[in-house]
Amino acid sequence: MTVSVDILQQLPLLKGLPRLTLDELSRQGDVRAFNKREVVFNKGSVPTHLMFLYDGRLQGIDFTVDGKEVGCFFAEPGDFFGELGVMDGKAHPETVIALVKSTVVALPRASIRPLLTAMPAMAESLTLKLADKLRQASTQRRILGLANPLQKVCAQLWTMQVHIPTRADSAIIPMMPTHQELAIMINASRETVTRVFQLLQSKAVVQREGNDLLLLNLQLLKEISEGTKEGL
Amino acid sequence: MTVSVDILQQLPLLKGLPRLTLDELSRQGDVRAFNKREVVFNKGSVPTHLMFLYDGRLQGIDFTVDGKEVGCFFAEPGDFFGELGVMDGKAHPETVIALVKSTVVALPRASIRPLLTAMPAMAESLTLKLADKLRQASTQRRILGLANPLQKVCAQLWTMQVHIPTRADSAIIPMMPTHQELAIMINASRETVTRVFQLLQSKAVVQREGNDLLLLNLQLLKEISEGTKEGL
DNA sequence: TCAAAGATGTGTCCACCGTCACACATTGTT
DNA sequence: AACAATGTGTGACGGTGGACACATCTTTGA
Repeated sequence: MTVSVDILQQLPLLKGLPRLTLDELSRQGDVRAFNKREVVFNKGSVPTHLMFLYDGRLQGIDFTVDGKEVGCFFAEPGDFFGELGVMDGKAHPETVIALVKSTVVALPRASIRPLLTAMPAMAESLTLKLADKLRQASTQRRILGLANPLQKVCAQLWTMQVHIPTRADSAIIPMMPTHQELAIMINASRETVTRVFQLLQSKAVVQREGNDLLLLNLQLLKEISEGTKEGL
Repeated sequence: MTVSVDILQQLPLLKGLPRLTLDELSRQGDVRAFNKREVVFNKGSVPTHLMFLYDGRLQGIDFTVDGKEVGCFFAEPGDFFGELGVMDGKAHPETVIALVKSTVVALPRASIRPLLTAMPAMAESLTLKLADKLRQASTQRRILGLANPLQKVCAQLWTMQVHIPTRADSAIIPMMPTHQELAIMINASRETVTRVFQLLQSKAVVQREGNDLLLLNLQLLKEISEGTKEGL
């Protein structure tokens, strides 16, 4: 039932907070460890803490009323999450699970909530984060509106790419999600995603490399996602 | 090139601002009139002002790369919009058009942006608004994941209902969008939506009433959207 | 080291929804 | 009143992707 101030100082959101405040938060917060696949919090639960991912990797998942999974985001170390509920006091809109063994810092809502709007720097970070999430949601919505799964997959891969300095026309997607997870994101079936990947690999657009996916032909990938290049 | 302070004071976001600040904003802001179907700002344009809808009704529209419309939100009098671009300085993610003759108040980004995080009350309003939009996006994402158009339509109607005090089991959707618009929201074709409506009307679940739509059987509506009641 | 669990590959089938085409209804405009 | 413009209703048809069923291939854990 305590977080070291050292750890708190590493969290981008808390940068610039006075030492006294950090000490206070340090006393009230706690560190929690989660094993792979363990649930951090459930959709619908009432938020009591603002959470920060210190180490590991998390995924947000939503469910339709009939139990089908839809839509998900990923959290990387340094990210905070659960901020929606902390802000408006309503239930969490999604379930968050640990993809790998992870460490999470939790600060009680009562302590952190007032700071989020009172401290301009934090308000700044928070709104930028929310704005970013909204843009992502907008992008995702656009992908879901695409006509065929080939386009959807390519558009999705496009959003997940990480640029590689060495080569201009290629990129990488680290920690590539499974076909099933990808299928959930773009609202398609797992088999369809597998078939699309077979096609993309045969055309040397993508290539698997352990846990990563290499995007060998960004140009083509983009063209496909935009509906140009209709012939495969 | 001026807004009356009276008008500014009616905007919820600006409640509580000191008179001097309002005077300042009053001088820098302007009022703009838009005719039905006129574009307020285009997707991709660089945001220069935070906008407030004073009178009328607006709609936000997004487009896929191949020109198909997707996803939209509505703005009612008092709402502000264009806040995403104002916050992060990036291009507007969607086009906003006037559904009817509308009046908009515009305050220059340079003037309002610093206040948004510096004034706790405004930061509060802003983050709550963003949080609300994120929840809506989440709901919409869930609807898009539903299996068949019947469920999608019912789920969408469910989110748009306005409760009527007189009767418990019914509700109303004022200013009901056209089939085409509804189809865009749930990513279906206009004809499919029309067919679904035929079905819902024949089962006395909904009923048209001028520009409004009456939801006669909320219970059934919800059951259908949840995938219970598979047999029609 | 060897199961067991999980992820991926592939074929077959067919319900469903998008597309097209056109009729009809409802507005608003001159 | 006549007309466009816009919205709604309905049939026919064909492609496509989801569902199911299995066969690998890979990773995990005891």
